[in-house]
Amino acid sequence: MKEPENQSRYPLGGRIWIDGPEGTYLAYGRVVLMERIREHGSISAAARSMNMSYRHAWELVESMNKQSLNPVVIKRTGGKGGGGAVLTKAGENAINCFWAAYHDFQKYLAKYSKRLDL
Amino acid sequence: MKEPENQSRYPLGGRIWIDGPEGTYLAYGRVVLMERIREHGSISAAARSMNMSYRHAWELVESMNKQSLNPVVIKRTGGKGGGGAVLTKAGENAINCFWAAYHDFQKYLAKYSKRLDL
DNA sequence: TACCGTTATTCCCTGCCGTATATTACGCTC
DNA sequence: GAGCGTAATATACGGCAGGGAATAACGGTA
Repeated sequence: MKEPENQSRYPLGGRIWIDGPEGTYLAYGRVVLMERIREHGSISAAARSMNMSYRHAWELVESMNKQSLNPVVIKRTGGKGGGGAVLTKAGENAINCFWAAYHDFQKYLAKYSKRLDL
Repeated sequence: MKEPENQSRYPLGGRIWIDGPEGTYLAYGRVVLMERIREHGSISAAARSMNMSYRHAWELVESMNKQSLNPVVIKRTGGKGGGGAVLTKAGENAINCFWAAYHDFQKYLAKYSKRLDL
């Protein structure tokens, strides 16, 4: 049995995202951010955990909430512990939806890389 | 017959490229640049035609040539008309190869957009 | 009421990417 | 040899996205 000629010396690379009414709605970093918010319970802790500035993280959450019918993250300001943020059902769904597309896409890339004839 | 629920209010977006030994080898702009070089016969004219700085265009050509077994563009310096650049067979092949992947990917995006359940 | 840590918001600063500009090298034609 | 327009290369400039710092608002808790 012969080895395949093209062992992806020129692999196909790529990235995907989900567009919304005002530009990017979901993308890799945004989804990871939501997971971290779910894990840590606040935007600031989530941002710290992934070496992202709080400002940037806040803007991403704002952008996602604005573009989805139901907010993906509920923000509480003040109160016990100063406040926090929790992921909603809509957020969970968005995460699952994006990862599904993401993994499918990764398989697509790997598959097509083998078909590339350069 | 019912209309499909999801008319891509949240379409899947994305971009692809082909990696080489030193990073990006082929991508949308690079391939268009090669086509313009084939059309105009010089890097500078090609760059002008697509509002790209000559420097940037030159670097892209250099990067592609360095990463491919056979150069995709032959550069002539001096001589009639001051010189010029011509696309090689390898360049033609690279163009065809990328567009094939590109168009397949566009279909993939359109198809998956309909499957997205948000 | 004072405290606390978060959200919310503004301002400044820096690094990076690509552009613009300028200069030199090149080699064919006249 | 002079002229031409390109390739080749270095330097300086500008815009802008993202980061950092600073500050105010918030609302439970002790």
